[in-house]
Amino acid sequence: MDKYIPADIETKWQRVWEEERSFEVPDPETPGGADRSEKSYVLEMLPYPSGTLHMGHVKNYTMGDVIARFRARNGAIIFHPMGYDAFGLNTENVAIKTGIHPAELTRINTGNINRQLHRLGVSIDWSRELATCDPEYYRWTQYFFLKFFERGLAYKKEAPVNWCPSCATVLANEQVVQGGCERCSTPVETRSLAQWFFRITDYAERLLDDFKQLESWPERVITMQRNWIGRSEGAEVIFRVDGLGIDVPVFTTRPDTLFGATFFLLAPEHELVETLVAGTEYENKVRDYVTSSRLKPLVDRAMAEREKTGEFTGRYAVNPVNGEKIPIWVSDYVLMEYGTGAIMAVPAHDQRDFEFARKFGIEVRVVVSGEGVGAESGPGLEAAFEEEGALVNSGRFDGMLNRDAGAAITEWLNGESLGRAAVSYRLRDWLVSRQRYWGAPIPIVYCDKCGTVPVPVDDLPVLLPDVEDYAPKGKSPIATNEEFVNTVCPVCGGPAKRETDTMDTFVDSSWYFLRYTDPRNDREPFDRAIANYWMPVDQYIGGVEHAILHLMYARFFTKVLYDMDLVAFEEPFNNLFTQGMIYYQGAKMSKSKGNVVNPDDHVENYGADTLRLYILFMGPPELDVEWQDQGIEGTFRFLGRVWRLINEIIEKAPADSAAGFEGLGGDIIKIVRKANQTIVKVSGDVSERFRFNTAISAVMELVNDTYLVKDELFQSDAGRGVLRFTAETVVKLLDPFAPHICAELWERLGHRRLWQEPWPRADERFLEDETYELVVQVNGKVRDRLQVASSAGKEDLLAAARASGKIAKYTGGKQLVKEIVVPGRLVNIVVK
RNA sequence: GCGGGCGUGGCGGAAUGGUAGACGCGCCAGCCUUAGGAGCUGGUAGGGUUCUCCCUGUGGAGGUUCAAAUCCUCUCGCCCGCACCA
Repeated sequence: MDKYIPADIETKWQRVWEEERSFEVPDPETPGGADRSEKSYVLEMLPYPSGTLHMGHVKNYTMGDVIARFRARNGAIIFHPMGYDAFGLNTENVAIKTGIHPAELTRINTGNINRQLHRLGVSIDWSRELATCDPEYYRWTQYFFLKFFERGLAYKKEAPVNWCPSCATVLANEQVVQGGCERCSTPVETRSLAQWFFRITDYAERLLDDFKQLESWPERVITMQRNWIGRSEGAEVIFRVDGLGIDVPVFTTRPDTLFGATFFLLAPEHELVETLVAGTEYENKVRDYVTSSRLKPLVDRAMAEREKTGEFTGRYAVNPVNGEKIPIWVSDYVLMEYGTGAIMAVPAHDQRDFEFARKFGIEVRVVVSGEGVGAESGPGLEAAFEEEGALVNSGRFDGMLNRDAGAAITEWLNGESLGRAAVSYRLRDWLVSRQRYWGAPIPIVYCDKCGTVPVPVDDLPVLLPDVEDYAPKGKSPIATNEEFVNTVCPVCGGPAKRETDTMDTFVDSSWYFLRYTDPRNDREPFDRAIANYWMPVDQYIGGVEHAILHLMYARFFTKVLYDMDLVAFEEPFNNLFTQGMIYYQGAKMSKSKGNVVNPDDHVENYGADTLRLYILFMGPPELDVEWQDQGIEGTFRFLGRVWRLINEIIEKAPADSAAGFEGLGGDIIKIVRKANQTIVKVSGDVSERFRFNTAISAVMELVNDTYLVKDELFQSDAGRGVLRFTAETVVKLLDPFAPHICAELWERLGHRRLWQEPWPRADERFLEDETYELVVQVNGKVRDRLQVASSAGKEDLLAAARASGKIAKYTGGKQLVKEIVVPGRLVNIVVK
């Protein structure tokens, strides 16, 4: 028998799959009318080509591959494409460091990843491969930007953003790590800059509503998105500035506490601040305060524990419910981005307002009374009372329960045109412009005469120009390329300048799953009918770190495309599976910690099959697991065991051995049953629960059992027939996990293409054992175990239990209370 | 602070109301071998023991049930997300 040499087998079959284009899937001839019931779009999040694949990727792509191969063998038409999220800061930073052009780096890295995925034997339709940095791809990313612009969903506005003074560039929120720049750790500042945004807030309600369309998204991910969107119900209440006659709306979730408002706050960025103080004695102090808070990093301002600061404006606001005049202050704990940038402050019932009032000596007035807190408790209060209670100091609403009073007060305000019920979201519009090089240029032109003009669709793509120096300087590096910047206005033909910002890479990855369906289309981003045929994705798999950003942006994009009638569905991913991370030596693998386990090394040492099998065997795929160097040895040994077992069977049990297992007994039939039971177990574990670890251990059991009886079974023709059957079952069941060794063994078993073979079905006749071990308990404690016939009824089981001498020992002389019989499991005799 | 998750042998884990610890790692023993870091077989929660049983045991305490790792209440520890969002 030859030795198991993974390298030889794996290259052999990878070549076959490539030459025969085994996993390519053509579009249906008439996609509009095609039957979609058998199609299955299996998708793993596309990799960012920052170098080579790490273990997390291997887990991701192996899981996807197991699902794809399993479904394919169960009759599905599998759509399983791959691409690269190839634009991005990471590559650009490496480029700056190494002097290698980002395009060249990307070419090298995508090449590596392509090679690694081939070496892992992942069943991908390579004919649909794409890279988001390819002009043929980003042309359509730009196209969508224009479509968004057309619909008013892309707009430019001045906004406070995170600024890294050392890198001289803006950073996305997610690129700010603990108040510092992710690249150089320099504390970030806040700057106000004109930026492009996508109006995702318009879709907040639908993003929330459509969770109900999602079939099996992890609760955790939905909760995270729900929190991120942060929907709050409340009221908008209009306060009038005394003496100036200006109306200022505020948003509050506590209209029930309106009578307790004792001051009024504006965010430092609020446009009204200047109007209120201009020409007054408060002017300078307030301006200084505004300036200093603008300099504070956004992250710092968001610290809940910070001491409250503020400045009085000298003006008063009129509380619409009681006509009371309350002082208007400016404070940086009020955020311009949320609600209206102005709030009514109710110190008795809001901890933040309470701290502010105490610091500046402002009245604390109780309007909701409860345990230990009454109408007169305000001055002595030690903390805000945020519990439920009855209204006091609230005029005609006194005595009402506060949870009813909110609606009543809102209704009253509505009648007086002083307010209305309102909903507010924590979600902000999506900042998509970046002053960096390696991204898709925003297809906009600025003309002195015509203003902001979109590039005509026919002129796309706006190619990313080559520049000498793409180090960040505060402006996009392409701004220095005169040839690029200077252009003509598409409307008037006069001189104009191009937008030089590029798009956030999350834009690129918000629609790639659609492009896969029609990746070479050069007339439109994709054909509507073809996309509608393959989409939505039936199973999406990726890391939980994308729970909010990528997954929410992709959902948003899909909804916009639906509104444009470009697709017929509103959610892109019907089912989502988030995999756990792989730790090593108690920590996340990272280059800086030096605890990286390189997949290539393990493919080299043990082969791809062993690596795939081990990664899935480690534990439930959704949980974080710890990589164990010795663990992988175990799976390698197992595959060696399989190899030797099957080859021995091929040798000693010829293909023409007896078939049909009727009338067999003893160990022989036990193995037949075990094989059939394993078919059921593996099928269920893989299809219903993605429990690959238990599926693999079931196959291990079958292999172990077979080892124990094989020498006996080789002696008879019937036994040899059973071993053949067992060998084929093992190979078929193991195939999705370890496809190379199984393809090889299948061929050696005298067949051809295992991946085209139907998934095995269990034979009902050989599923149930003839006898089983019945547990007999007395008062819930196991006292005996009896072999009983599977066919035995409740009475038989009870009789057998009573007849046991061991049981009699515990029941003797006691009074029988109850007897519980669970056929197939146990008998429990309760005595007193 | 709010929200979510997790806690089972030396280790990864299995069991989702019915035999706790499947399967694998590690370890121990036997066989085979010139040798083995190969292969095959057996053992391996803790304690007791008359060697066949007995007791204890799923972070801790209580409860429901004939029966709880599993359901409920409280509590401790760890991890993740959000966090001045009015």
